[in-house]
Amino acid sequence: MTTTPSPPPASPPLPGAADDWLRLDRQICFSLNAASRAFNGVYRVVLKDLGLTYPQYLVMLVLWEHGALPVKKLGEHLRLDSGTLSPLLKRLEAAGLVRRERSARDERSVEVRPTDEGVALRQRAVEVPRRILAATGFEADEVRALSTHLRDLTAALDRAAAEGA
Amino acid sequence: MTTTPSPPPASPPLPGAADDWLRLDRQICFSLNAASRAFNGVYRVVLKDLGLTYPQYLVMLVLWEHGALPVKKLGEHLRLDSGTLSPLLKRLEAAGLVRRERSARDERSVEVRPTDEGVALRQRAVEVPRRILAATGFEADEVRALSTHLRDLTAALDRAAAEGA
DNA sequence: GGCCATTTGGTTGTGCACAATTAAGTTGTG
DNA sequence: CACAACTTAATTGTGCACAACCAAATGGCC
Repeated sequence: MTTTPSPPPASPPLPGAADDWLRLDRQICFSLNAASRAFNGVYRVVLKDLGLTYPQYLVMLVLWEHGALPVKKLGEHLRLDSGTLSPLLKRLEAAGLVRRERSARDERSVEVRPTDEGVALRQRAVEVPRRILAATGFEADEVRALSTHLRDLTAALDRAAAEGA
Repeated sequence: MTTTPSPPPASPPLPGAADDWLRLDRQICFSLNAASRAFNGVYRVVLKDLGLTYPQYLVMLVLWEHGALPVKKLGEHLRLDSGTLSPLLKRLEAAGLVRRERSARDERSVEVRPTDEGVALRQRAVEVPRRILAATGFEADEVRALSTHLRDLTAALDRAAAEGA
């Protein structure tokens, strides 16, 4: 972190450089992890009034933007699989914000549709982004730039994971 | 995604600006969320050989750097509370990587100490940072800069959450 | 001594992430 | 039609995050 750490020599008896690498690694993964959880915490506070959790809010954002969607499409938008979405959607249904119904055309598919109440909730959600942005203390442009960086990072990581390393 | 789905017509007279804000919000929180999970996925692959999960790896990094620590200190380093750490540490203890023992001086405190096996694991962890960095496709400096940005963001968010909004 | 606020971990309950498996429906091919 | 391959959700099991609550130990105070 002070000077450019030299590349780690495979695995010999732990030179000082290894410490630097591990320390750096701790910083990187930790800072991302911590930022994610910190965001989660602020959203938790802001969304409390709406009765939504952070992931539930993400789902509603997609539904507000695209209207009814099958679970599969929803998962593609959010990069979440059915193991995460199924119970989450059931809770949203129990809260009266969405309805889940099997498609008549393809009975494997389940359409998720916001109820009138779910659509109406959007009116109260409009102020959420402003409050979150205010909490970051960043300008909109800064956040947008950071967002772009993170998107690139995610794409690279997904690619690497797909290649098995 | 086949064609561009027309924006949900069932919505009340929201001004276009609100749509933009919600869409932007979706992008920001989504990109951070997705990056965090993508990182998690890559770490999952890389750490599989070591038998560690991502949060367990974070704990071991702190212990390798600082040696034995009480649970409280560990939680401060990682911003995690005992509700998260207790079961995690029990799993690490079951895996033989740490031992938990009540302090003699203050019996409220539990010291977490890496075992010989836990210390030895560090040798095999040395190559992890390089593999992760390679997966990002970023230069070390870029990642460092991003990390700094995220740390600022986290600090601002924590401050905002503490102030109740 | 007795009393009380504080500190420190632990426990419980709710919710999310994801891998692996299962079940049901659809499509293509003979 | 029969049947295999594929698609789509749901289910199950493990692990993490965090709020709320509880129990024990400490230390200061009278």
